[in-house]
Amino acid sequence: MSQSEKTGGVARPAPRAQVRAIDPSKLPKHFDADEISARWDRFWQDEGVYHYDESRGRSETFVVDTPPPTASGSLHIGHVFSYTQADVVVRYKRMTGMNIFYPMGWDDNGLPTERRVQNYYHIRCDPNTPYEAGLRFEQASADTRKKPARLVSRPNFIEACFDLIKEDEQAFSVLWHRLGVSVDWRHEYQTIDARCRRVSQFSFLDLWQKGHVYTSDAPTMWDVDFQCAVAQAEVEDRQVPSAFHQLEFAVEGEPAARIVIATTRPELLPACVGVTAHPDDERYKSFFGKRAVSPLFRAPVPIFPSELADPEKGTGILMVCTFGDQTDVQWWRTEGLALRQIIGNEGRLRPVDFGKAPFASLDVPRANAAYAEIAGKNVKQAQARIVELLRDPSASATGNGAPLVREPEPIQHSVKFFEKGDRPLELLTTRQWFCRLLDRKADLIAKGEEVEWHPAHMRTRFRDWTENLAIDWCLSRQRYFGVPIPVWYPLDANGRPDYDHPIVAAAEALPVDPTTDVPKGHSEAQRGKPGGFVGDPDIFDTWFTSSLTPQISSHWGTDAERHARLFPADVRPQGHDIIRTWAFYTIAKAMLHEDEIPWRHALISGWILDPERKKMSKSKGNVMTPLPLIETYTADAARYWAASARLGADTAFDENVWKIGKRLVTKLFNAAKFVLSQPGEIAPITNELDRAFALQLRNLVGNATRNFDAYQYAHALQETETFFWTRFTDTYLELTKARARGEVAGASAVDPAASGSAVAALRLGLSVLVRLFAPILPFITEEIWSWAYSQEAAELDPSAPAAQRSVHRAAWPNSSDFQGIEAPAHAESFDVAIAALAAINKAKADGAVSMGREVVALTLRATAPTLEIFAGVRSDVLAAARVSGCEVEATAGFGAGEFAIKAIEFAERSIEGA
RNA sequence: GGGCGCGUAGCUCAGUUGGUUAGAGCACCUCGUUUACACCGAGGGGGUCCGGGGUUCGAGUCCCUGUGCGCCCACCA
Repeated sequence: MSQSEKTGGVARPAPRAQVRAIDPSKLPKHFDADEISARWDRFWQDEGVYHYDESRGRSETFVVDTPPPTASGSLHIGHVFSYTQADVVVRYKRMTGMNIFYPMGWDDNGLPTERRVQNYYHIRCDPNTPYEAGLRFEQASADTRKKPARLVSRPNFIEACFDLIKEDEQAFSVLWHRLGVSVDWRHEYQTIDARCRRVSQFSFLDLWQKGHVYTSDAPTMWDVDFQCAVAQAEVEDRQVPSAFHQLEFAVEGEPAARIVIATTRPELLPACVGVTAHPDDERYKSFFGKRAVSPLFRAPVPIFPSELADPEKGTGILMVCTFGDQTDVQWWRTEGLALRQIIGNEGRLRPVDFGKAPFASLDVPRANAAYAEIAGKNVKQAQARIVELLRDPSASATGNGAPLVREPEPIQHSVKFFEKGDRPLELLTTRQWFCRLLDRKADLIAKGEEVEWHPAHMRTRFRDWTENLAIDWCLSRQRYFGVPIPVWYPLDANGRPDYDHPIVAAAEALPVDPTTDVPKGHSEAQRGKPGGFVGDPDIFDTWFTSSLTPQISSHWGTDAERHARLFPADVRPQGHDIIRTWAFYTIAKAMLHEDEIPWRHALISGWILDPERKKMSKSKGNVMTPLPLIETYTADAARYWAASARLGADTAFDENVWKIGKRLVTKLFNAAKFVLSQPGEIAPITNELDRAFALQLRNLVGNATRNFDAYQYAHALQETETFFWTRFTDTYLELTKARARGEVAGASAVDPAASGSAVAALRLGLSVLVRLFAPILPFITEEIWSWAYSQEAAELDPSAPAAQRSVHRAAWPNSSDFQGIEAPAHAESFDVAIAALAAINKAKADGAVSMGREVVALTLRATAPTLEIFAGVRSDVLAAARVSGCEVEATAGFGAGEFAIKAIEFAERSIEGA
């Protein structure tokens, strides 16, 4: 019994392999891979070979949580890599009899689409521009791009997004068909479509009812270019040049005292709200409780002790600004410091008045004059200007000369960036929606432990990320193309929104757009009016929706029966770079909603690196597009390449592997042509060599099945490939060729039993190997299957749908393939035959004669037990080696199955062996 | 600073729980065209398994240590 039969797969009888011979002259000499793949893709789609069957139960269903690609990205060789790896696993499961649910989604909501649309059409969204019905755009020309981008309304912008993603999704779809990704196209969705918007908003409602989401006006990481909040998961560190600036502060009431503070952000000096040092630091101990006075702005701020201050860093004392980094936020909170926000949403210094709270100065006119020098500038410009000002002795708070006490000292340090951004993130206080996660870290980790990760060490990444989570999930984004947050806020008598009592949309009303839809019990006339309401203008983080892909497919919230059937899913294939986002949020959502895990297995694929082992990226210009390679090497070869890499292994791109894949495809074509064109009639597999071959084939099936069950498809492929070349085409085919045709030396008539046994074993071998290769090489295997084997299915059950004729719906090789074949007398018979043939071949190579040269006299040496086994396969070996006269000599001193040539004589020429 | 992974032939990679003389493909060299296949076949050369130490009858495999590379995270006055 095979592994899959034991582990839940549905064992089905194997084809009988009693297929009739085909006429090879009807097949092309070389095959046309493009024609084959187009033809079979059509067949698979027309016949619904990959359709999910709703009538079958959960236990025999295998549910895939397909990654929806970002359609606005470009086609990348990495797509071929990871989607093929998942497809290989799925195709295997399908052949074990599982009912496959394999949907296809497109992740088109979000920033990448907006950016692409902006660039492609050279437009910008401006919510103040009026909507123009019927407005369509064309790809911007180089000339157009030189002019400022056209401003369009939000609805027009969204229409443009829909237009472009349609084109992009088409391009991906073409590649998927070309690659033979066996998704069920009837289950297609876009993360921006109405149904996904509904699921996404329903998720928010559920989280709101369960108390997991809240809104808060708090310091949040903010991208000044996108003018949008970002979550911790979207942040990355980058090394950038910076400089330490040492600034001298005065201490109030202590004219002799001075404090020198090192900062990399002197432009935040006007936002300084405190000064701190380590409580044990003797240099500053005496100042705690007093007030420091900043240079230039003469702002008095409290000096307080903090364990978080490191005496070794900089000068050991630092200024707290609102906000330079997360620690500033912490100090601001614990010390109850003032909020002096000087950076505006667009990254420029806002106008402020040092005469008014929360700002303060001992010399208001001077402070305002200094600030006027930097107001309106961006962070970089402001820094340059403020450094100049700090070189002026009159700016000093102590009267000791220039506050910049020495030249800035250049350093490299890492700064937080939005992963898609170009300028460092700022911490700005803005109102955002959050999802509580910090209080559930332990539960999240426990859920991560329930998931089986492949490879297992990827679990560590999930755990590490979860353990180190520092802030709740910021859900809201100040963008346009995404799922709207389904809430309104009541307006008080003064027209101010009451954020503490949001009006959340009703479930039956979803999806809603609160900027155009009206909450229950209100009218459009009340929008924006005192006593009325206002819609939340924000949209969700794109991960808020894509973290629901299992629930999107299961129709959670609208179809409880289907949801029960499809959730949780069985597998989630994805890349390791998005464990902290996609995998993490998906696990979080499943837990918060239903205390479930979203899927049992996470299949983590690696990355394609360029030949120098560098990550492929657009900016490096080393990205490869897949279609030209597929055209050169065939889609099966592309899949061979992808399936040669283990899960999780980052792999250097090597075109050579594609070449080998193509060679394998060609060899399969030729071997199949040969095997199926043998004219002999089938007979029971009784010959010793054939039985020994069948035994090895059976072992191969067991190993391949075990490997596939463990998601080790690369091992299965490698072993199957090795067997195919070294046990089938190079050896078994050669050894049985003559007997299959009835060309046995010394026999005047064909022995139908001997010939039929060989023909049957050849057909069985091909049938099994084609099915073992089918998950990886779907096109060539389907082609071969169609020549003979598929007709058998049709004959067995003429009423069966055509889809049943596909190799991809055929039974995965199992014990029933080998039913009725007796074990060989010696398990080693096949190996002994190969060894004997190899020994004779070597003698021919040494003698520099062709493999076809007849051997008129041969003396073989081996141990007596080896020779006994040899006797059972002797006639096949001699026929394959074209030996007409053979003697054997039992000799001690050889290993089991080892042969030596004592003497060999070729026709018309001879040499003497040792 | 913490964590994870990797280091095996010129190249890309296998090598299960320790067990014959460490493998494959490509590349290289020699030979061979008889119809399944030149998108071929046969044969051959090539390795200090990153270094050091240890456990063991026995280590590519296990332990310790060093080193190089990649990635993730943290720090970031």
